[in-house]
Amino acid sequence: MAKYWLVKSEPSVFSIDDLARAKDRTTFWDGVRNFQARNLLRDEMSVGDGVLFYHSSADPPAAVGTAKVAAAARPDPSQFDAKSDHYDRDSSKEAPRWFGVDIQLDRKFARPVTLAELRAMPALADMVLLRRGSRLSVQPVSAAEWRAICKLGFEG
DNA sequence: GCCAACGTTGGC
DNA sequence: GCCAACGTTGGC
Repeated sequence: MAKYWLVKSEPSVFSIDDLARAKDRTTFWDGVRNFQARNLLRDEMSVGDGVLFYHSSADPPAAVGTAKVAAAARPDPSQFDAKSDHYDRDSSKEAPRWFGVDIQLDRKFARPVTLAELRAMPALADMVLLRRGSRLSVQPVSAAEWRAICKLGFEG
C-alpha cells in the first residue's frame, strides 16, 4: 500500500519547474540533515509512494504538484564532500548518517494551493505541515489529506 | 528583517 | 541527564 509524503523545497534553490526540467524529471533528494526526516527517508519511503511538492519560503508558500519516490534511500554523497555545505565530518562511508531518495515529478498542479488555503480546509486540521512550529522538511501525509489537496490543485 | 519554535550541542 | 546557548527553519 503506497504511502504519502510532503517534501519542502525553497523554489529559489530548487523549484518544481527545476524538477520538470531535470533528466527523467527525476532528482536525488539530498541535503536532509534532520534525524526525524532522515528516518522517514531511510526507513519509511518506498518506491511508488506519492510525494507532495511544497514550496517553502516562497510568496506565497504553496503545494505545487505531485511526485513519486522513484528509488529507495541510499547514502547522500554530499555528507562525505568536505567542500559541500552538507558535509558532515562525523559521518563515515562505513556508517553513513544521511540518506536521500530519488523523486520523480508526476504532475504539476493546475494552480498552486497556498498555505493559507491549506489552513482553511477542515479536512487538513491535523496535517503535520499545519501544526504549530512544524519544520520537518519531509513529512507524512494521510491518504485523505493527499486526496483533498490534489483535488484542489488539479481541479481548482 | 524579525522572531517564534524547534533541534542539536556541550558544559556541568 | 539537565538545560542554556546556539543555529536553523520558515512564515510574516
